[in-house]
Amino acid sequence: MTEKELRLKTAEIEKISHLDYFNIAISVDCVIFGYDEKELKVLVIKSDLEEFSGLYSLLGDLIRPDEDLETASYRILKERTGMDDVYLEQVQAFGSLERHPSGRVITIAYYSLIDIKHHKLQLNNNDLHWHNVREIKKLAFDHKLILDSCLVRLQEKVMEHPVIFNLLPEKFSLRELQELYEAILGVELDRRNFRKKISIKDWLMDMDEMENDVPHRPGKLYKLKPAFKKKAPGKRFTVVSQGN
Amino acid sequence: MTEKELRLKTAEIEKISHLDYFNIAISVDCVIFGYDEKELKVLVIKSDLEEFSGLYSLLGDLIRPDEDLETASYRILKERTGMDDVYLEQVQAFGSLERHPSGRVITIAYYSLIDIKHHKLQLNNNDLHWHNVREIKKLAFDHKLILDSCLVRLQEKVMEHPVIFNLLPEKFSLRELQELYEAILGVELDRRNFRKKISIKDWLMDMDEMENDVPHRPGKLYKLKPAFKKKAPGKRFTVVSQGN
DNA sequence: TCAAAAGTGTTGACTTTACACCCATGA
DNA sequence: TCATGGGTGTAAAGTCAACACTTTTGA
Repeated sequence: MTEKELRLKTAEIEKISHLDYFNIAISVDCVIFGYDEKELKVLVIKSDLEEFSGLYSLLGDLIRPDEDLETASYRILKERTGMDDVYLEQVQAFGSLERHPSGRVITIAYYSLIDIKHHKLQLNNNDLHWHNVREIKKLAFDHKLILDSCLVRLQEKVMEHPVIFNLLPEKFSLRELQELYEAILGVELDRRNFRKKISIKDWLMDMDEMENDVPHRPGKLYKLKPAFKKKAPGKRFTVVSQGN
Repeated sequence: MTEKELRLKTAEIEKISHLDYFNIAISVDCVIFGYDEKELKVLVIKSDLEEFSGLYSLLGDLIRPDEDLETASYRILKERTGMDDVYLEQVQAFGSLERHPSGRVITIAYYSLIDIKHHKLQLNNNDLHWHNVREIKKLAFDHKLILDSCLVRLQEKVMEHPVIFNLLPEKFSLRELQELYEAILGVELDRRNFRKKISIKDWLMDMDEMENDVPHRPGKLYKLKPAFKKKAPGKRFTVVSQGN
């Protein structure tokens, strides 16, 4: 056995440690999107399963019996990025029989949007990497499928809802915002039409500041109006009981 | 104890029988939509839990370790309605800690669309009922929330994708189709604009037949072009492995 | 002959797209 | 002075919403 093989758990070993206790295990997987150098990125980690040796996977974990779905997702985000005030949205569950080599694991996919430059962000694991979403051809498990589903959901969301700002620093120029839309949607946008469309939405506040350090005429800086900022995780809407 | 109370399981009894075996149980719940008498209906059943005595719930069941999510949903549909070629779409997972009084149960919600008049449809359980969706104020568990989420998803889907036809008999008039859209969307539509919009989509085939038995001028009958009919369940897209 | 719905086009309002020039800044 | 992007308006095309009359059938 090589050193590398010794470090890897095999699915068989994982199976022994889990399968006696769970008929079906349930996990969450987080597609953590970031944006840097005009490209949409996703945070992935080297798979620790021998079956997927050399592949990356999304960040996920089994759900604990005493935490709800969002709590589990926030826990993973906090553990992996150090951040706890991130945008998070559930996409869907994936549960095909063969998706996990260790046994039956149903997973619930979330995507989250974080500012890759945020001072709180710290990746304390060397196996974590930001990968360009467009360059990812293969991931461990069914994670490529999950990534694709989350990207589609993000694309559907982005023109109608002010979520994209979670990927940017607090202050940004209209050029940066447009480039982000282009990276997510995978299309080029007309600058004048884009600015018109954004101004109609009335999401932005002019900060009366200009860009620095750009090698050209600086643009105005804007921020998202506070009314559109996401709620903090602890204050999120959770349903305990029903009735009208 | 009254006779009714004797018939009911308590959540406590259910808990004893399940909780030792599952850390977290996982189920699917099906929002089965139908359409009759110009109203959107949903199939519900009397709750057999004492905690929800007198309330109705959606149709659901625990997922078996050897079936995937869609298979479980189809099984429920088949058991409850006798039909096995229905339209089915996953909406999302619901997993709050308190949603089930017997313990921790995460559920994955699906909606399905079936022709309430289809000859194969048979409700072999007297506690099953079609209820008018708009009149439902309260259901057992978090099922009202699930119902509302599924209805919203259906509304989003319906103008862009030819799914609504699963709620109608094979042949239908444009008036019936319009009334169905109105029932789902909860709005009134202009007849001329509606017909224009539908004809642009090019979903329909003129059957060269007319309505019978209407107390007014009969309209033409149409059917959905075969190209737009959903695939049979067994042939559905299932992902086993990724990468390309 | 009445009631009910079938069938059918046009106009104005609005939205979307395509497109070009001068300006401010840093190198 | 050059390169780079900032900032701005208009016209044409397309989409959407509002709206009314004649026809066909069954009762």
